[in-house]
Amino acid sequence: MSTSLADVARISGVSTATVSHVINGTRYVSPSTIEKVQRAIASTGYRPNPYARALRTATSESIGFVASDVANTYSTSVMRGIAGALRTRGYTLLVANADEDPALEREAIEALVERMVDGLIVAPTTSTDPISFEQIEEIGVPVVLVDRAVPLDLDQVLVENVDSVAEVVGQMLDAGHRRIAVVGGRAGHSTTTERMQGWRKAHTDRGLVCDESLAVLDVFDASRARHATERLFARENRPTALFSMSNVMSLGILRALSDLRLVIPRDVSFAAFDDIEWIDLLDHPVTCLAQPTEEVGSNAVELVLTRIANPAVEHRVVRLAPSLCDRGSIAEPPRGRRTV
Amino acid sequence: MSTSLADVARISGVSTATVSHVINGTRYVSPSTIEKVQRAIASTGYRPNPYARALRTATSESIGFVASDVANTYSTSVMRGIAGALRTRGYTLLVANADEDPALEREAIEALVERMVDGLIVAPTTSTDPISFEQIEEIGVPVVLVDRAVPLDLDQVLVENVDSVAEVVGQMLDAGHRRIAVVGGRAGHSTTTERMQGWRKAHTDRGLVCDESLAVLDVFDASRARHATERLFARENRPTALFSMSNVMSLGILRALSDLRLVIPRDVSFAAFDDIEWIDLLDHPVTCLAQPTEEVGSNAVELVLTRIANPAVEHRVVRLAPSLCDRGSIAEPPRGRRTV
DNA sequence: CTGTTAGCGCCTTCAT
DNA sequence: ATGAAGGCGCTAACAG
Repeated sequence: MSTSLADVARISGVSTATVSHVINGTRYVSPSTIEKVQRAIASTGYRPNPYARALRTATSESIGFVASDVANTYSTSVMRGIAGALRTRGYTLLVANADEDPALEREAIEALVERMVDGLIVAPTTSTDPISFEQIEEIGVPVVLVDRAVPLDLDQVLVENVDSVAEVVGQMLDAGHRRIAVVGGRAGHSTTTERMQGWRKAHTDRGLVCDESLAVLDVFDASRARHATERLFARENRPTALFSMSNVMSLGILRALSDLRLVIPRDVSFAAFDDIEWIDLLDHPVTCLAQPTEEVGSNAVELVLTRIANPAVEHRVVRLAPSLCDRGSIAEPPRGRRTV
Repeated sequence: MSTSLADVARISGVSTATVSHVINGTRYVSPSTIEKVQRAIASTGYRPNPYARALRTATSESIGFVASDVANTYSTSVMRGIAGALRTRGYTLLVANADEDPALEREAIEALVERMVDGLIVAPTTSTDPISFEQIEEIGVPVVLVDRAVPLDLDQVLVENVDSVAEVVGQMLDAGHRRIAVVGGRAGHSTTTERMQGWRKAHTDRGLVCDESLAVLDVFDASRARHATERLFARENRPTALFSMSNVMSLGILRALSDLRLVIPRDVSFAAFDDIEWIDLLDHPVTCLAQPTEEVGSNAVELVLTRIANPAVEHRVVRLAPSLCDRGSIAEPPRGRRTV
């Protein structure tokens, strides 16, 4: 069927060793034989068999990406960054979808490791057990984590959460808000923890105390976020401002606000983590902290390839800054509207 | 490093053949030896090397997906369907991004074929040369095309375009519209052609003639769609209704309408191909033809696995029906507002 | 019911 | 400056 290296060797009248070396440029070969070999390659349309190579070298020239959810634009945007960075280097991308399920995630990781990916980039699911990453380390496949920090000595590409959130929440406070709710994120996750920290920091920096009951965590899909928001506004002392922990949450929150006929920022100020492509189409768009998602992907590739080349380098944690897209959704709190 | 089948054989005191057969259930082995072998496997944590297997069997238990653009929700949703269907069958998914570039697409296909994917699912880029698919056929890898039809004898998973569009445009006509513009799609593509056909059909079915100048094709990103829409409404005889050929177009069109302060459906009726997750957040949501994207993916898997199992089966073309999500964006045309 | 053995296609050490 | 040959881990005849 397909031509093999041996065929090329026979046709060009040299040994397989020479052909191999010509292909890989791995030792000196005289120009004339190079010529011959290349002609044979061209005429046969020979392409090396990556599996034979993988078997021999225990290297696959591929890296795996485990997406927490391929349907989430965050994952796909990171993936885009990864694919782009990888392409120029001749690496193949294997993708597995964890679908927000830790069990599937583990399966996915194993499947990829089994495939001898030279490295692994993982966007952990919402409730991944750090232990699995320790296991990965033992397996010896370079792993880079994105999005969520784990307290392990691993390469990680993260975004800066504390200060960025503090800045936005600070804007709310400075506008006069004193009841700023936070919606979304799973308790215990670094992103959640850090963004919460930013929320608190904004308060304490101004000598204010924040009402922890305004933080609705452990909400991790749009419809839950919607209900959480509805409940927040059903309370006696309703918030005057809202901060969304992520794009998915924002969708639910916006639905709730729309149902409640609350106009941004007249009735409620709103800002969110993650930028949203269509947000400017709303009558009242939302100020967002846009994550540099594609950069997250390309940085992860950078880290993983560096480690592949030199497994002994110290682990690095890269923090990328989100950028603030001000769309005027933060204003002064409404006056004298304590009740509906 | 890693345990091999030979190790397992030695430990359990049987031959490699037996171990192989135990693993693959490929010939009878006595319960007692099965037992021994499995214990050895368990104790060593042995996992077969997929590349050795691929090399030997010329089969990789993986299928490749070439996405026209991993950033497009259409692609990712199809991919979700593929990943889900594949998972239950133990196949791995290799993904490559063509990024709407035919040259990259070809590279991607070659890279995947080289990796011995057992099958290939391709969502063609906007301007793919059908010839490349003929070449694929020659290579002998089962290929399933999704989204865009090609006039070749290949497995394809498509959606029904003509009648669905005809129905929606028919609604517009029945509401009294006589100048219904169409925006988006590359001329020559089956999706474009078929959707255009639906647009025409709706007219001719009612004995009406359609104004071809109201079809703005060869528009394939949001900003172009936006400009195209602006131009449409700058014309003397502006349209009273608009049909968008896809989700990406819709984004641009909505931006333009918003800029022009045209309210749906008061000033202009609007409907679109592809559903959009956030569309209900708009003050004036849009009636959409939702493609069953995940089903497209799972059907493609079905087809490709069938063909892998039996390469001789006749090629099948599956047409899936989009579902109409009526959101009331079609109304009577405005009266006496011929000029701005 | 189980074992022996020859490769799949490639790289790489050892020779020359 | 180039060859010969072994083996990566696995499967599948073929041979009991």
